[in-house]
Amino acid sequence: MSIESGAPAASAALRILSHLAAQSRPVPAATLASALSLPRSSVYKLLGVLVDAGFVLHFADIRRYGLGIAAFELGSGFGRQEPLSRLGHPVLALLVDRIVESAHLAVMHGRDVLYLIEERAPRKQALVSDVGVRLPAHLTASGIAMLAAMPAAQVRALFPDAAAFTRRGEETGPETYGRLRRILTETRTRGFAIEDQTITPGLASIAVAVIDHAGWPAAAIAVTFERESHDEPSRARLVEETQRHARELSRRIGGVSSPY
Amino acid sequence: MSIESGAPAASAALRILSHLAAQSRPVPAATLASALSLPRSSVYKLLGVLVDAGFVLHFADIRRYGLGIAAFELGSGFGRQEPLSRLGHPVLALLVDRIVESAHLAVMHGRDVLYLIEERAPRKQALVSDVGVRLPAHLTASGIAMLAAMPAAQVRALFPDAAAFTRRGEETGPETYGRLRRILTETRTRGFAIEDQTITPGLASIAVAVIDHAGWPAAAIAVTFERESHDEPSRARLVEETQRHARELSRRIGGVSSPY
DNA sequence: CTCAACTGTCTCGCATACGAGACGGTTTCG
DNA sequence: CGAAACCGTCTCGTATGCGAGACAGTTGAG
Repeated sequence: MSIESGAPAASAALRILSHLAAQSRPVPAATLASALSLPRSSVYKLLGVLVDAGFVLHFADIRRYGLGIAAFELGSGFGRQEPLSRLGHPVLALLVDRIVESAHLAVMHGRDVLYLIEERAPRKQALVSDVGVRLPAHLTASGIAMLAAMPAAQVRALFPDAAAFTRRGEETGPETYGRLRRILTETRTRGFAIEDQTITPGLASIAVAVIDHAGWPAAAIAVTFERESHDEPSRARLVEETQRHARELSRRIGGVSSPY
Repeated sequence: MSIESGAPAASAALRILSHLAAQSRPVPAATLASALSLPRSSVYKLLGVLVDAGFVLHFADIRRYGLGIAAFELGSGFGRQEPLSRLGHPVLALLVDRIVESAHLAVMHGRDVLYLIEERAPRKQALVSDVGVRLPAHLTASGIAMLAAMPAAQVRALFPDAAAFTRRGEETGPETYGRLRRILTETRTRGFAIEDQTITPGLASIAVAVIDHAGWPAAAIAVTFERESHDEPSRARLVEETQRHARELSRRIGGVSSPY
């Protein structure tokens, strides 16, 4: 049946959950069977188990199945345990040790980025990316790095119209979807995102997405530095180290290695 | 093995996930085996499947297991599919039809309530509880109803100190944990929460928690009315209808019936 | 330093779950 | 209106997964 030994029913149930999590609305049982290449009777049996456990709701009136409250509770539990922070701290500490510049870890939160970790290098100034701070994703290197690693449809969904391109004081950033798309294409080509003085004068940031097992940008690691303090070879080293540590964190969360 | 027929490995895997979701930090495998009365070798096998699927992370350095990114994605997927809104809309529509007063559905979001649905009765004034609005839970009937249905430890965790009791303009509400606890005890005794002119002068609300399969307050249904328009028997009917519809929504999300 | 406790892996006999396919009911489409 | 498609349930022969318990390595306590 499935590739790994033992508990194929458990594996199939988890595949059903993951598939449901990726849908925008409940789906028919037959869709699950065909999408996941599972026998129909097995799908019905597993859906029964998932419904009993509260992970799935059966919308009998529309003959579809969607996620239940227990799925929400998994998300809450994830937030409570803060695995990205737990795994991210040592990785960022090592990165900052090596490059002697400040770094932070952020995740997407709607159209914003949310900063989970800031690791400040000795004698470097405090950053706006303090823990708990949210900033519009399209104005930050971390946000651009994660947006660049998402499917185009997801980016479009996040930025459906001009109103989505919020301004923040005098900051410059993309104000149309076309400009954003160009920046994302450049980011993918380059292999990392750049933010140059958009947030704080004199400072620049580079960021790389951290990819999870499903190929999704679970987080981004960014390094911030005074732009006058680094020549081109020095910047290249910052990039290389940031990419390497993003891959390491990706590996630790059970992800795939390359964001772009 | 387990009570329901078929797929006991799937059921056990889901129990492991739910147990992990309820912990505040990663746990050792042996704890899962004893807490869930599962054979040790089965727990290790299932953890292997859960790790492969990204639902669980193995923190080998501390020999513990915690939730992984796929758990977070289930929470996101739940939010996207909005099952509480889908199931809640018809229940609130029916309630408003019967009592001819406005009603809304809210969930907890940290220390706030978040309004998901507002069903306004004909010719009744608009409420502050518009969809998407957040208000401090301790100042609202819906929030009080849900807090009353939580374990005391959870309430304490949400309100650790005086700073947690945010003020909102001239509104009156509990400003100490002792006062909050007394209000919650009264709410449990009474069977519903009352908010009388705290939010809007002349208006009162009653609310009842909607309980999920795990006994947790997944949401609350509240009814808002002009306090001068209802005598005591009329209010009793509002209470009874609100309780009945809260139980119905609880049933539809696969919950248990009684909040207090 | 030693021993007990714990962690994680592995084996294999046996009991149980899987899934092809039938069935009855419901919904949809021409 | 009738037929096709779909949904959800059920059976049962067969293949497979489960789990008790052994084992080796690691960690912690005295």
